[in-house]
Order: sequence, then structure tokens, then C-alpha cells
Amino acid sequence: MGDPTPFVTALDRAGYRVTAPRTSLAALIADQDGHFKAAELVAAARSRHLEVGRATVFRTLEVLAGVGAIERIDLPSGEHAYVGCEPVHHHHVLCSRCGRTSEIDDAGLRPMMREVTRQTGFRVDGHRLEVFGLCPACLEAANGAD
Amino acid sequence: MGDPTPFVTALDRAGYRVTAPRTSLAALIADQDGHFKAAELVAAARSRHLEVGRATVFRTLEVLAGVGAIERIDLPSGEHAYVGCEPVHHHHVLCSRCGRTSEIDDAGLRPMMREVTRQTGFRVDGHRLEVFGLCPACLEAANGAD
DNA sequence: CGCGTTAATGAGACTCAGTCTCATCGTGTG
DNA sequence: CACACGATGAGACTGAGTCTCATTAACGCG
Repeated sequence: MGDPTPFVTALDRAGYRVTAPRTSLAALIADQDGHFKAAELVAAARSRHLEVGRATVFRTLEVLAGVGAIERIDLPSGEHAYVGCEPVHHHHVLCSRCGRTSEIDDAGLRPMMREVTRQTGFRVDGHRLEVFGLCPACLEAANGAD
Repeated sequence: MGDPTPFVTALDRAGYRVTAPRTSLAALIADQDGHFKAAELVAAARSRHLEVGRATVFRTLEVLAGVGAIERIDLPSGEHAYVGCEPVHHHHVLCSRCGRTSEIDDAGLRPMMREVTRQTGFRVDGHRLEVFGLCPACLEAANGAD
């Protein structure tokens, strides 16, 4: 499964204390395959008999998002979720069937932002792009099923 | 102020009944300058002594989003908001200071989606792009203040 | 290695958005 | 004009996320 070390190191390097609950959560997150919701982490923690309070889960997610070790995304349904990721600017493609994610860079977006400025006069400070679709595996599965 | 007619017509044409609460809400939405949150509409309705239940506000927003007369967006803070808009595919630039919005087309995005497919093998079904920044007016105000 | 500072924790109360139910109302149709 | 059925409102309900506060334990320092 995934390696929890990067999450722990990210916390440590940012001056946060490395505690048992945070280590447990890092391991749980590393095991997640695609995106995950806060509630799922809470459930996962409980099912493994890791004593981690609900408040701590939310706090840890917030901290991890702060150091860029995970990113908060919005599902089309309006729900909030998170994905573990590298702390450089990029975006995600989300499989709407299995939830797996893939990272993409924003190379093509920069010129678009310039175009936005030209068209609207806005000074662009940030953006959020989320792409939804079917991953290769699910695509194949769907073709077989249809 | 804005014209509520397009919202009402959109409902009518989609086969929804044109009722007093829906007409009131259409007028309120038409008066919104930028994006607005469901809670704000509820408050606005109450402050104008329009008798519109909370449930009805949510239901009407859902219906209007369904016919494409408004669009649901996600603020960077994770809150949900809506913007009135034309029922064609496009995106919004949001002023993070005054909340005003501007529409942009997704011309530059199509090639990017193709690039995503090439890089990841995903079949792209949809995407969501939101751009945040400062509108020309706020930009000028900020320059004066700084 | 043990101490003290202070950040982190957990339990649970709390808030707030959004959903659901169900009895009643009123729009649009025949 | 009357009827059928979609829409409404009140308020109960749910579930995510936040806050408080007393307790615990990480880690820098001597």
C-alpha cells in the first residue's frame, strides 16, 4: 500500500508535532486509492480500532492541506473530498466510477488565464480545475458491460 | 435592477408551474449582483416579507439549476453559491472582494481535455473550472488603498 | 534523562446547510 | 368551473464541520 512517510515528513518539516493520531491518519491516507471524504477517514480509523477523535481528523486534514500534502476538492455532487498529492500546483482528473485520481499539470491553463484577463479586465489570482471522467480500467469495464 | 423574466420563462418552458414563490425568487435572484448563497436568498426573502419557505428556496434553486438558468459553484472556502447565467457551457470569474462574476467561454479548454486524455487515458466526461481574482473596479480601489 | 512549555487531543455540545415528510394549497387543464 | 396533481411551508431530521475545555504528551533544553 501507500507510503505514509511523506505526510509525516511534511508535517515535521513545517514545524508540526508528529503525534500518534497524525501518524495513524497518515497511514490511512496513504492507503486510500483515490479521493476520500473526511467521514470515510473517521470510519476507517474506527474500523481499525485507532483511537482518533472526529475533531482530530478534521484538524489533521486542515493541517495537511495547509502544508500541501493533500488537496481539497469538490465532487460534482457538492460533497467535499481530499486527495493526497505532491505540493506543486496541478489539477486532478477524477474517475466518477471508481474514484481513482490522476494528476495533470496546468500547462495549457496559463495562456487561458491571460485570455481571461484580456477579456474581462480581472486580475486572476487563482483558479480551480477539476476534471471528471472514466479511468482506463473503468472505461474497459464499461465497454464490456454495455 | 435585473430582469426576472428569463428565470420565469425558463421554468415555464421546461414544464414547471409558475407560482408566486418561484416568481418572488426569480426577482430576488435577478437583483443579485454577483454570486449568492442559498442562505442569503432565504434572508432576502424574509427581509422583503415574501413568504417563501426555506425548503422552497432550496427546491427552486435545484430546479433552476436543472434548467440551466443558474449554476452552482464552489467558493474557495468550500461554501456553495449560485450565479444566474446563460444556459450554455461556460465558466465564471469571481471577484474575491465584491463577489461580482463575469462569464468566460471554455475555448482554450477543449484542447487541454484532449491532452488530458492523451496523458492519462481517462475518457473526459465533464469538468469544472472556476477562476478567482479581482474585478477591474476592486483592482483600482485596491491600488488606491495599498 | 527528566522537566516544563505548549501544541495537540478527545468528548461531546453546538451550529448550520440541506433534506424529508406530510397535510394543505393553487396552477393549469379539460 | 372543477379536478388532478405539482408545489408549498412548517418543522423535524441528518450529517458535516466547528468549538470549547480539561487532559495528555511531543520535543527542546538543561
